[in-house]
Amino acid sequence: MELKTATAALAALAHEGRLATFRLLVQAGPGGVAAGEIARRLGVLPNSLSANLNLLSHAGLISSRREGRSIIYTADYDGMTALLGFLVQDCCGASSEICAPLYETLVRSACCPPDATPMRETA
Amino acid sequence: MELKTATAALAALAHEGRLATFRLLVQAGPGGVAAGEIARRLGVLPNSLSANLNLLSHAGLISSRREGRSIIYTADYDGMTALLGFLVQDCCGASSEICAPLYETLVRSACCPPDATPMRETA
DNA sequence: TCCATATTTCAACGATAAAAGAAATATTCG
DNA sequence: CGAATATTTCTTTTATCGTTGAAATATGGA
Repeated sequence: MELKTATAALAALAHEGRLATFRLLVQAGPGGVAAGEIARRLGVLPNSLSANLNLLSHAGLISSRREGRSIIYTADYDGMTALLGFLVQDCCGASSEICAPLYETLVRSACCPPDATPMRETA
Repeated sequence: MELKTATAALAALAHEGRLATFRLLVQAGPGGVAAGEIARRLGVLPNSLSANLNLLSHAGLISSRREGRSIIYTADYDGMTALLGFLVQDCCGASSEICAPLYETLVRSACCPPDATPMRETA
């Protein structure tokens, strides 16, 4: 990923409404959420949301598909992964013990550790 | 981390100059880099850089300390970790296999896997 | 075809952020 | 104390972003 691409993705997320939208879609999973449903849940105007969805989409962070009269938006996990990868890319250039806690936090923040272990037992 | 805090951090990074600055500091490690040195390396005016460093600092992404006549800036790995944690926080709400590749990418992007294994052998 | 629903596009206004030059503050050394 | 270096602060100008209302496009069903 290039600097400009990453900047555009970060700019897309650097907005309360868009960040909330993105997280909503991330949590919703592959099933996605219709634009109108997003607008209702977040309490924003449909046209404002549309502009913001368009921005997130151009940044490669979300995708869309039509389903009947509705347009379903989904998080683009590849784009999200690329952005996060770019941010941590050379984090250990100087000393590798610095970013070790980073992984612990990331693993704990979500539900699926790198091993794909469902994280049931603590050991 | 709250939505507003995360938005501020993302806004701080959503700027080519600031993103380049942040990555430079992340790569530089705990030793940090003096403001003047950053300006020289990135080819930006000192006053512009100062404003951007201030923004990154208020966002909790970098820290600073005075050393003689220079002010040394360092990446704030805690702030960085908090932001990334917020972004991946509920990524598997729907189906846990979705964000499994995310960890693989993150581990490969940097140098220190969660196990603190130096990543020499592929197995 | 006609109407209702869902979403997007357009145009305009106000607010916010970025860039640059000049001046000010802090530190070191003679 | 005075000069030089390092960084920040102030001020102005310019450009970009966000919001809103109204109209336009697309789909599904009577």
